[in-house]
Amino acid sequence: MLSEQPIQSIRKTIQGYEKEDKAYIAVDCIIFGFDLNEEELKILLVQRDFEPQKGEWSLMGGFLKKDENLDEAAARVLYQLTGLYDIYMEQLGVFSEIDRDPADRTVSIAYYALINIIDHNQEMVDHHSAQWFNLSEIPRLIFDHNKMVNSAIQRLQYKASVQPIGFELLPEKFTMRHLQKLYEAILQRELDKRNFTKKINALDILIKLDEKDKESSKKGSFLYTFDKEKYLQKRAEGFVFKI
Amino acid sequence: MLSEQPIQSIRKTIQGYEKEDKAYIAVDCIIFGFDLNEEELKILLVQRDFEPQKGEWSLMGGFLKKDENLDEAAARVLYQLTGLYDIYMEQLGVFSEIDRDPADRTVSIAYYALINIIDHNQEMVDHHSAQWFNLSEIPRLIFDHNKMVNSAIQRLQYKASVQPIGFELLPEKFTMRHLQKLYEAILQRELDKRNFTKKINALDILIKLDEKDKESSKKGSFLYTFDKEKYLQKRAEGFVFKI
DNA sequence: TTTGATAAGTGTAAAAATTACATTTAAAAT
DNA sequence: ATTTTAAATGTAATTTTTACACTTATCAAA
Repeated sequence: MLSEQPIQSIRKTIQGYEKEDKAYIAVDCIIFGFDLNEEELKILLVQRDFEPQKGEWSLMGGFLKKDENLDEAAARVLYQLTGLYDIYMEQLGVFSEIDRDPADRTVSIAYYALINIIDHNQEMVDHHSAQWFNLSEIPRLIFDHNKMVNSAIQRLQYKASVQPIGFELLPEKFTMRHLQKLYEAILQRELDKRNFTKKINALDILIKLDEKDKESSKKGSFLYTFDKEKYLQKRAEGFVFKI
Repeated sequence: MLSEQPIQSIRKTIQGYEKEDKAYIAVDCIIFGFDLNEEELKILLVQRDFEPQKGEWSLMGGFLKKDENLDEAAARVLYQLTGLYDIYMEQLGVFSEIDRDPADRTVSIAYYALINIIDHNQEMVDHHSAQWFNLSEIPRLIFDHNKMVNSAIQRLQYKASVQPIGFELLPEKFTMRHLQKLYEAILQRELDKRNFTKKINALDILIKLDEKDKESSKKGSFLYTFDKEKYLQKRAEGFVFKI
């Protein structure tokens, strides 16, 4: 059998894959943030300030380097724009149409990130001419970036309903209203307040603090935090998050 | 603003991305088939017959070429092994650890395919020393292929429960039992026969034929086909498949 | 022709989950 | 004291899911 193998099969394994084509590998990030004042879910876009397509909006991106894997590249790209690290990110998928990038054959891997919107470094964001956009007001983006955004929204809707990742978009302490408005923004439908509270309380993964948020009303509303320890414990015992 | 841009940003756009690293891009396929006799879900693996790692099991793979996108590359790789085309395939994700392939920096995109197991070209399969393995008996695979397989099983479990892709694994005509055993194999749990039938009938997307399959019992059991037209019609009207 | 064997086919009741819906309460401002 | 504002809270109806067992059609063997 071995003697029948074409020589390049052996070359492939031992010396590399010289006969194959290479391509550039990019990473593009859909960065989600939740604006607590407007109660709107937003994404952070950068404006190209060089030709061609100067002035057009784009996802923040970068190229995969020799010495990093894709998760690392995505984290690096996010850091470059926001100054944030240790952020929840998830790979969405690969976009590989031949001419998606007119400059050169590049396949791009889309990632989405969930950040607490007030944490980002405003200077770095300004430096990239970046801006937050409501989901309903996303402009036309370069290349196939609108497809990536749509894919990210879909994935977020699914993921947020089966894993407690919504908290990544909120500050450490939040009110029940914040949480509900967040899920309404993600799922793009209104939720019943009493049923929502009931469901969240039944999950039993929040800690109700003694503290109140007095911003929104005279009465004030109690603040909560996500009890990650408890969630992990429960999950280990077979509990599944579901909203 | 333009004048402040570093020169390579302009070069990038106009001439390509010379300063960036390139990599090989591979595609690996998790090929699922459902064995109606054994009532087992299986995947098709190929055996490396060249050094190094000769004799080890692997997913069928190939490299992305200049003139094709990843979906096309995946379809080509599937065709090379099975002789099948126009097959349901879905991208799973990218595997990009730096040293995942010892021969050269290669990122691989995993795809899974669902085929009617009796359709494949046995000669082509034999030619690649390929073999079907039960999900519970997957051997150790090269590189990160075991991770890919696990990821595929998870994705299939999710996808098959929210989209009618199970039929891709069955022949044109199948019995209610076939369908139930298939879902049991995918979901890896037993289902109640009466509840299952009730649920499937409620979906109202199958056509019950006058024909019976007499293989399995004296009485014989009615054959069904998936009514794709009807499903697409219903989906357009807001119906969502759910098992 | 009767009997036995085999898997197919079928319904109902209990439990759980989801939905719809309106009033009272706390606190600040006037 | 009165007004204003959003927070907090429970119940009943509906829908969905689950558990569960006997009859039927057909062939093969006695």
